[in-house]
Amino acid sequence: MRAVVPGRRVRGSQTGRPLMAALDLLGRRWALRVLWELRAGSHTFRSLREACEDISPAVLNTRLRELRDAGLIERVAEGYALSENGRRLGKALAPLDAWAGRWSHSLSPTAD
Amino acid sequence: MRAVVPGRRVRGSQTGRPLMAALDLLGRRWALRVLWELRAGSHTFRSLREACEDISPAVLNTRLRELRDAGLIERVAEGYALSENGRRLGKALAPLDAWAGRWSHSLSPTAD
DNA sequence: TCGCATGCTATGTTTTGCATAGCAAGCTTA
DNA sequence: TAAGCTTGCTATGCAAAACATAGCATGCGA
Repeated sequence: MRAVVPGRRVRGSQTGRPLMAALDLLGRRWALRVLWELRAGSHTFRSLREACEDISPAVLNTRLRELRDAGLIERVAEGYALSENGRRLGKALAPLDAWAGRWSHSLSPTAD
Repeated sequence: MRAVVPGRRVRGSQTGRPLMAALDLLGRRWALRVLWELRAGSHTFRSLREACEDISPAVLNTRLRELRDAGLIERVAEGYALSENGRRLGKALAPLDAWAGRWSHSLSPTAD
């Protein structure tokens, strides 16, 4: 497992540019979702699995290590929680949530 | 290839919630990157490949179809370009770019 | 009609993710 | 002290996604 941090060469990028590192990390399956689920508060490994539609534990564990290596989440007494950087990322993703709602509406106004 | 639109059940979600549909679509490899590269203007299939570090044409083609089905990009005379929805998504992702820069700085201030 | 760019498709391999089972450690209750 | 929980996680075998590379058909200008 390659750690993903800006400044290090990442999958899909020879440049190491921060955004590309972020897109690499967040583009991995379940990564965005895990962060999203932690926005509201900490989760244990198992409650996180449930929140993520019973994601395979192997994948969850891999993502958790990657996100920890990237400094976005951290272990706490109750399991896992967003770090300061992770919370900032959560806020940076808020417009995405807003966009998704409008996107949904523009495609099928009855779908919500 | 399953089309990803909100209101339809998607990978990793039994709910069809718009955000989950978005995370599904955008969480697929290269999807965010392709959108990002189109932010600055249209690309031909081949120039898009180059911009994306020579992504495999099969994957690029798959992503292009998915993004077209989702109404985020469209064919134009010069190849591919963001649709109105796609441009809005581009704007919604801007905070992510800003965050990536700060993230990078917080991890390794010399890395930029 | 030659060369070149375009948008792809095909094929075989590697990587990633999945489903399921289960284990070791630390409770807590009896 | 031992049975029964929850916790975090590993193991294994299989399926799907992505990869690298080659190449094809079309349209264009020279």
